[in-house]
Amino acid sequence: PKKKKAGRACAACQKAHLTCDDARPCARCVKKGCPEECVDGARKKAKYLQEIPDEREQDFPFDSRPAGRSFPPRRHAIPAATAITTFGSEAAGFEYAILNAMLNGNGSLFGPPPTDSNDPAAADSSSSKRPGGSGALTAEEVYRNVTKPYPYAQSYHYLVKHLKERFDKNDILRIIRALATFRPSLIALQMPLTEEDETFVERTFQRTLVELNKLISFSGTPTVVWRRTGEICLVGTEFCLLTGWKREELVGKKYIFELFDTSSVVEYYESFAKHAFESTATSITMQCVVLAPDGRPVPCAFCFSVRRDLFSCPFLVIGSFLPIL
DNA sequence: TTATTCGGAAATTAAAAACA
DNA sequence: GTTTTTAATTTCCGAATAAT
Repeated sequence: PKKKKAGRACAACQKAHLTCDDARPCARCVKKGCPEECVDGARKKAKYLQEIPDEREQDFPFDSRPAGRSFPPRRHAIPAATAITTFGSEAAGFEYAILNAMLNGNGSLFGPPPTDSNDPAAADSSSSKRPGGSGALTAEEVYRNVTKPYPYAQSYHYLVKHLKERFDKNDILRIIRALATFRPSLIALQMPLTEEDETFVERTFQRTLVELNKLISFSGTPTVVWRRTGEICLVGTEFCLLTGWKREELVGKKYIFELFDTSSVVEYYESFAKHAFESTATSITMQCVVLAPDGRPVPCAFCFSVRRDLFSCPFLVIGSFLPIL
């Protein structure tokens, strides 16, 4: 008689070394009275994702340049800093695990992460509002309503889950590898940002959407706009006509990678990785196969360009699709 | 007394090596 | 290609410790 272990412990159980289960508010979190905070615990990253060469770092107290022992790849995967904080996730999790931990207010954090107002109120901020609750707003509404950063961490978990159930090992590997190439840059850009900064970025983002929305309705090309993490934010009428998707089905509900066939997803991520942070090209063109709601494939020529925020971090992608006849 | 923390055993998973 | 070995990483038991 042996009991089956949970396939994945939640962050709280993991930290407490206690039995968890696969339900997602897990039993223990429910009993404890904070089902909100029950999210998958961070795990270590695969070897090939660990210890990637890091970009330069801002002037952080812990930064010690000469600490590196091997020269070819500059190593410094946020080590010293994390040793002090209670994170436990940082070295692990995906890029945004750091952000995630901050939003979930794990324990006491004092170290390098700049933001931290440890109100208990801040704890549930990430989960209280679902991602994608943004309809079509006006400019003023944007300035008034956007008061907190967008929880990109969740998008990441979604992506990983999606990959696992739809893709085979090799494709996943290629995508992960693509993500890994710009991960360091992302982290470097995000680390010094305060929560205010991120809120500001989100405001800019929403405001940009307002303008793009007008623009898209004028242009006659089928266009879709999504976040760097893939959440679809705007859909042009022409795109709906082309594919048969309805705007309401997509905006805030679907991710762009859910509309592509598998090889298109891989190719998209590989070129996104190449162009998101480096490359001077303003837009890049490729082919892809879009899947209609009924599964019908729609081969398209596909052109996307990446917009960056004030801190030159890519934050939205504009994609235009032209059917290949 | 109950709750929390954590060393480390056992289980699980991934990578490498060995085998047809 | 499949199976075996090996190594790395995870869950969570259970004992020590702290809180009530």
